[in-house]
Amino acid sequence: MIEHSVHIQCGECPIRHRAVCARCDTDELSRLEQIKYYRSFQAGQTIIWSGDRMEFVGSVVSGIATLTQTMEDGRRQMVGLLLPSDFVGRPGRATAAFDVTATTDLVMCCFRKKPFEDMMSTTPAVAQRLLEMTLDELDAAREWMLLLGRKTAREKIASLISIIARRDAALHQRRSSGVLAVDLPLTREEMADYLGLTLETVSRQISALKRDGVSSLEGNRHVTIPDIDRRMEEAGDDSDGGMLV
Amino acid sequence: MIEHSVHIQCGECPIRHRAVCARCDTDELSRLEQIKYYRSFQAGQTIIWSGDRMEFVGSVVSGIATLTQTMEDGRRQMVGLLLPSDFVGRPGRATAAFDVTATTDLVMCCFRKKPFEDMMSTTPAVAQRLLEMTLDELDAAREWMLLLGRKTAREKIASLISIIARRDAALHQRRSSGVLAVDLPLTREEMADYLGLTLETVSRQISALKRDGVSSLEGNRHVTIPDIDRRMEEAGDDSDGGMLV
DNA sequence: GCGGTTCCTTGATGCAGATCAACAGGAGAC
DNA sequence: GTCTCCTGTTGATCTGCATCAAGGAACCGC
Repeated sequence: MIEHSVHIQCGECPIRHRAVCARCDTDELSRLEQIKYYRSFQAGQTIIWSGDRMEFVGSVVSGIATLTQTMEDGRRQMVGLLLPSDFVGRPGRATAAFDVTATTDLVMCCFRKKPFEDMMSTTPAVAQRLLEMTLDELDAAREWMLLLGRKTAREKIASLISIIARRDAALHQRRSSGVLAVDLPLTREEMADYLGLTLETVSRQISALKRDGVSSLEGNRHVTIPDIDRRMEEAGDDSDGGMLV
Repeated sequence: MIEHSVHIQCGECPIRHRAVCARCDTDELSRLEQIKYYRSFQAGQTIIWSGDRMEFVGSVVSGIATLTQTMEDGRRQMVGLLLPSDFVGRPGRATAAFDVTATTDLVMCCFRKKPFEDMMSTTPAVAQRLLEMTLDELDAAREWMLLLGRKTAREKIASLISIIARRDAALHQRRSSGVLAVDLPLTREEMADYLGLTLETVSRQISALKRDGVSSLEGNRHVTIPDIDRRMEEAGDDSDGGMLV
């Protein structure tokens, strides 16, 4: 039961207004409708291996995927966290540069590479939106570089919670109000791969934040932060936390 | 003497075939020719401050610039190294997200933002090339994230030398042949900002590579590596060093 | 010549986070 | 019920890099 079929009308699609199709009019959308297909993946399943030939590109519809690099000796670094509406794959390149893995059950809206590239060259709306999304990702990657290069373990954890909360809020269009609640969609090990730490250090720092009263934990994954502004300082984040809606 | 005028015909431009104009035909090129202007910057001069209103975008014609982030307490991380043909600025965004600084004397080919955006929407060749360049930069940023998150100080230095050598070779269209010679265009402190280290550690690791016979130094900046394959291992780089020409 | 500045190197010491190791809680199989 | 697997926590110890500190080399203006 590795894959099963679903089909959503584009008009009803939850990521209609955030994905690569966001700028399409109804006419363009129906052209995409004709070439799209859905694929489902189980939690833990690898979607694409680094070096593989890429036959398709697509958008995450629901669930979470990660982009990771692995060195020969096994050291791993996450280099992308793909939430619903994020784009997977790279037009104009034949092979994948990174591993793509589903960390939860996942549904993707896929296009075979060639038809999508044709679509891109004839439909400015798609190419424009993809450029915009890629520039956003590049900005995010650069923020992430500051985190990896210069932040302390505690700041890294605080930043991660902040990033997930922000993306979550953007996705669900809801505003935060003083108190913040986040479900961490990653294991301690995945967080460690994200942050350039070991899983032990992640665990210790989460415990430390709880002990210091900055956050509280229900179960292992659900975090609530009583005082957001305080946590923004912990993150060493000068941005005002403005939700990029 | 902060700025002085130069003007190069696009047809004679050294970055004609690598910059954002690479895909333009002669007709499109003459349209760009009409809206472009040159600006020169001195070594050390800041081109754009993070948060500033961006009035222009452009390409580095000659010299080197860096993109950096600074935290309130002064910790700095370089997040971009801009060599000739690299693009500065972001269409569709009003303010700069990072500091841009000239580390050598620099010449840029600039366009006011609005005319360039108009050009983008009417000239697919420009938008396409910019997408391609942005995707390349994103890939580079992700490699850099592996470096920052997981590599040792020694591996970081070796990777940096490798990256500069590769970009240099791509720029000058020459192939390496067993022995490699690189001029590091950065101070120890800039390298430290690039690599997420302190300048002392950079200095020590460069000395260590020399002591171990992996590389030799003439002056402070010129490095030669007798055995390239050996150094590729030091970098922990599984890529075969293929020059992306 | 001399003093100042910038860039770099090297040494001594300290500490944040890695590593090694043990164990606890929960879920599923049977 | 027990056994096993998976995820997470916590403790003890080690180490790579940061920090603090001093001094050398090259270059400038005068």
